[in-house]
Order: sequence, then C-alpha cells, then structure tokens
Amino acid sequence: MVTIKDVAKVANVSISTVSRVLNKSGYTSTGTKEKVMKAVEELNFEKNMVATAMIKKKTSTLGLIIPDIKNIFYGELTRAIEDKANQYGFNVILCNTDNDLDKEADYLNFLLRKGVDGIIFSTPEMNDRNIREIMKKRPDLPFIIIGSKVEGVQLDEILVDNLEGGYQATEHLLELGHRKIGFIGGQLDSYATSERYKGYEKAFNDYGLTPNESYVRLDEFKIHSGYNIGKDLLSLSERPTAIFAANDAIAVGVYKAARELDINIPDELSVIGFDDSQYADIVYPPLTTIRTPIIEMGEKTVDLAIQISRKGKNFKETVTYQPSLIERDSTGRVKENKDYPK
Amino acid sequence: MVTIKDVAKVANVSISTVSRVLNKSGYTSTGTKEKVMKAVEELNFEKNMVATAMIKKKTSTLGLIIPDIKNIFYGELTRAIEDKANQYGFNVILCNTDNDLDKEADYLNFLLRKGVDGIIFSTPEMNDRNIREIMKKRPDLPFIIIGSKVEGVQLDEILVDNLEGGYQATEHLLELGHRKIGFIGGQLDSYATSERYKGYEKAFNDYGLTPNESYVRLDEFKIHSGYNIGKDLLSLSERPTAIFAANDAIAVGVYKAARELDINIPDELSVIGFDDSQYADIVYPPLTTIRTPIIEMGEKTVDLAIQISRKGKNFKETVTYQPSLIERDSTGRVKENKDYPK
DNA sequence: TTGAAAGCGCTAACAG
DNA sequence: CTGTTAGCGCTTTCAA
Repeated sequence: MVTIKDVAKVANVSISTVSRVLNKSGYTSTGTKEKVMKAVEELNFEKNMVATAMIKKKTSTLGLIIPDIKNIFYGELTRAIEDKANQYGFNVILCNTDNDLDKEADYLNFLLRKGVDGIIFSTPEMNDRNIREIMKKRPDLPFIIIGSKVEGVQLDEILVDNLEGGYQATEHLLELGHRKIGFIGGQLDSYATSERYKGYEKAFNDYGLTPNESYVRLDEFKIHSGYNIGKDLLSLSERPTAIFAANDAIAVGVYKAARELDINIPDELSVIGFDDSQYADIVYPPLTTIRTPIIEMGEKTVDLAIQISRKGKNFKETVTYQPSLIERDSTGRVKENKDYPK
Repeated sequence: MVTIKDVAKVANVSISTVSRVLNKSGYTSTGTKEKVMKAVEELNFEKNMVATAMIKKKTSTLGLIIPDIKNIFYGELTRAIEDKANQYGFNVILCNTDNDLDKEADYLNFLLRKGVDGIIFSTPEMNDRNIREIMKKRPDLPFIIIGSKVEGVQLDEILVDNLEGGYQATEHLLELGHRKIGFIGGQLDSYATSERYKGYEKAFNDYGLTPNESYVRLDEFKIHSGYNIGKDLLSLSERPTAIFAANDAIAVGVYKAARELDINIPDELSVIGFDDSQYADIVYPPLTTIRTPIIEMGEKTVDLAIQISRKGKNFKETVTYQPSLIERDSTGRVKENKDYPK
C-alpha cells in the first residue's frame, strides 16, 4: 500500500507537507506542490479514507434503513438518495429491515460503530423505539426520516402531504359519482395509512357523506394484501364501485382480484393508487394514482443529512411536499350495475 | 465517545487487557474478564470499527456495483446480497452506474479508498476495462461478477446458463408450433443477450430451422425497448406469432405494444420473458418466463466474496446455475391467423 | 496472565 | 513556508 510516507520520501519533503498539498490546507510553495504531485502520480498514491475517518470522525457514508429494496417504491427512493449522496462524494450503506425492530436495532448499532455521518430512515411505524434511543445516544448525528413520522421525538422529517393525497384520491372518485368506495391500507400505526385514511374520511365529510366502515380494510402495503382484501371486498353482495388503494402495490393486487372475478376496470370498478411508482404504468389499464415526488424528497433528505453533518445545524425541520393526482385509465364514471341492487 | 481507554480505567486494567477480553484473544483470568465486561456494560462501550479497520485492514463492508436499483431485477438481487452479507456481519455499499464506465471507475476508486473487503459487480458489458484495471491494482481483493463475464480477466463468476435458458424459451415456443418467433434483447456486448441469442439460434437449428433475421432486434433490457421494438415487430406485414423477450422488462414492453395494436396475448401472440422477476406475476396474462435463481446466485456471490476475503483463496471460480421454464399464461399453441397470409 | 509500547495512515497544532 | 511531534482508537508483539 502506498502511503503518504512514501510520497514524502519520493518528493523529499515531510509527511505534513504532503498532507498539506493533498488537502490544499495551509501554505505550500508552488515548487513543493509540484514535487508532491509528481510523486503522487508516480506512485499512484491514493489517500486512505479509513485513516482520515479516524481523525476527522467523518466517513462520507450515510446509512439508509428501509423495509425492503425489492419493493419498487424503495427502489426508486433509494436510487434518488444514492445519486444525490454520490454527488456530494458520499456513499450509502443499504439496510433492509422488513420492519423488524430488532433487526433495525442491530443495523443501527453497526452503522454507528462504523462511524456513518448520518442515518436516513424510511420506515413506516410511528412508534419506532429504536429511533428514540439512537437519537438520545448520538444527538450530534443527523437522523432524517422520510415518508413517516415517529412519535415522541423531534427529528428532521421529509413528508408528502398524505392527508391531502388521500383527499384528492377520494374526491376524484366522488366526483366521478362513486359512493361505494373501498379503502385498502397498511396498518393504522403507519403514518401514511392513517393520514391517507383521514383524507378519505374528510373528502366524504366534505361531500356530506360518511364512508361505509365495512369497505375499509387494513393489512400491508403489498400486492397480496390488495389481492386478498380486493377479493373480499369485490365478493360482497353489495360490492364497492371504486377502491382507493393506499399504495400502488395494493392496487396491483386489486387488479388481480378483479380479473379473477371477471370485473372490468374501469367499467365495473374504478381503482386509484398512491405513489405513482413504476407499477402504475405497467399494469393494464394504466393506473390512476396520486403522485408522491419521490425523487425530490430523496434528494432533499440527503441535502439535509449532509448539511447537518457538516455544519451541525441543530433545528429539526419538517419539509412537506404536495402530492398530485395523475389520471390514467383505471378510474371512470360510476355506472349503474344491473347485476345487483344499488 | 467511550473508548477502550475509559473501560480500562474503570476496570482497572490496561487497555491491552480490555482488547484481549473484547476479542477473546490470548489469556485472561475469569476475574479480569468479569471486571472488564462489567465496565463495558456500565459505560455502554462499543468498539469503534474505524480504528479496527485501520489496523486489520478489514472493514466488514462489501461494495456492490449495479446499473440501477430501480430495475426490479437488481432490486431482487441486491436484497439477496444484502441479506447474506448481513448474516456474515457485513454491510453493503450500493453503487448505481447506469452502465457508465466513468462513473463506475469513480465508484471503484472510492470503494478502494474506503477499504472495502470485496466488490461485487453485476454489470452487463463484457469489455469492462475498469474491472481489468482494478484487478491488476488490487490482486488481493475479491472481485466477483454475477450474471456476466468480462473478457480478458480471470475472476470469480456467478452465472446462469443463459444459452440453456435461451434454448428452453425458444424450444417451448417451437413446441407450441410457433415458427415466426421474434427475439428482443440488449446489445450483443452483453453476455446475457449474446448467450440467450445463441440458445435461440441453437433451438432453431436443432429443429432443422433457421431464425428469421428480421425478427431479431437488439436494444436495451428495458420496458421501453420492448415497447418500441414490439410495435415494430408487430406491425410487420408478416408479424411474428411469438416473441422471446430476453428479460421480463422487455416482455412488459411487448405487452404494452400488443395492447395498443389490439393483439391478444396469448391468442394472437405468445410472449416469453427471462428472469422470473416480480413483473412476471404482475402483468396480465401472467408471463411465461425463464427463471434465473437470483437469490441463490446472490447468496453464493457473498459466500465467495467473504471466503476469499477471509482466507485469501486465490483460484478463480465459475459457478453456473441452471435456469428453468416457468409456464404461465402468456404462451399458447400457435393459431392460424386469417388476417394475413402465413 | 497482564502491561508497556509501538504503530496502522493520516491530520493538526506548534515551532522554526 | 515547512518539519517535528503528538495523537485518533485500537491491536499486537514483547517482556515481565
């Protein structure tokens, strides 16, 4: 391994001089600068970041904690985060927890021991004890959460206005004449679900209506949840004419269920999703959905993490992005269904 | 920050003793062991891995270089790799290159300077100059490539038998009576494409046939490629009755094209993909495809990387996995099409 | 069985 | 403008 020492020897200067020119810190004459750079070239020297990390207590590394990278939403988010981090000269360590708090705790510990400069969470549970603990342990480090909130802690949050999104989705359906609108979400301890549900409720209320409780079902943000619940809902004697799926994966499951039951989308059933992930444009008919500005959010998260790491800013920020309705072909005007009473 | 020094003070022993009990190396009396552990607990001490890395030249970190984590195939692969690495107590740094060799070179340099214990590549190009260079530079480090080969270097390779997979796909179509079979792939400098194409050709030959050149098109392993080429192929006056898409993403694009042209799958067009990714079960009709054992391959990759890193094994291994045909509903017996002459 | 001391590769005062 | 020196937190001889 070529070290700064070797460079010093070849350039015939001291190691501190080498360090100075390498870091452009302090004064160095043009002459020595050149000598050093020549030696660097000659030896193909590259600074060992582990050594620097030891002194500076900075590793140029961010930890990213998500439930599962196979989930397309996190794939998109992760890509945005990694790209931005890379622009700053940072790397990201990927951690998949499957929402397992013990696994998360292990990762957290590991990341800390490795000296990461900040940790980005995108975990849905609002009562994540790990985050509380870690923040107490390392109040100096940036901890940013994206897409959710954690109860009982002040931390930097990057959010989408879920309530507004839920409202937009429901309103869209309502305007198309639907009244029997199903809601399929994750669990209520997930911030996204609870807010999106609130939006759903609010839209009904603003229309002078109340949602039918039996149309509201909670499970997971996954395809199979949409499929199972979709089958349930669509087998009801008085089935919904529209379904608001709290994310696109659930909507994909609903598509599957509808297909099995031979229910046409959008003629007999309108479906709206949430996120505007890749799924939305793959399924047929293309999915009407609520767009979450994932890329902007991911980038902002990294900006914040790195700013805090560098300047040690200390105030906890909440940045909220606005969602928007993306109309595709999975929603349509409600139609009288002759097969069963309305 | 609590250091080994603090522990030593509290336990009233020397730091080397603390180090010994922490690492279970050398002799320590039960008494001191206890004292030390008590102090560790009391102080909530956690060993700084950066310091250890400096001495041991091991970071328990692997670099993973892929084109794009948004691509579902890489999502699945990455998850398998990260899980396995985590089992070993390793982390993975994710790098997205978009197949940009300069970007890849930058990442590589960065990873080396950070002292990763090995690098896993899943980049399609066979003439990746970076890999050659880096291997010359650090012959001690494990470099494993998964899913592809690189010309002019001996490195550990984890592969799926692409030729066999291509053969199976084509044979399946041939057996269903198809003769006008399109092939849509990535570029020929991608190992996967070239081998899968060879399999396609071989199957034809084994049936005493030759593929129609005008049905063979190459672009990228992406949805839009499948879509564009699909539209082309399906607009031919004598269009293919079946298409072998060299990966599932391309198949998804073909679905889209077929839908726009109002061509029914599988009645008027059979489609077969490759990978058996999530896409296969999301689209309608569910996609017949060739399964690549991604999880096993990812795990094997990590096994190898860590084994080599630990024991410094030096022989370059090539592990080949067998693909298998997964029949779903996108392929069917060829039908006479009355709309145009056969 | 334990402690002292050297050192991993680099940075950062502090002198000069 | 440059060199000497003292670490960063830990591991590892080498003595005791």
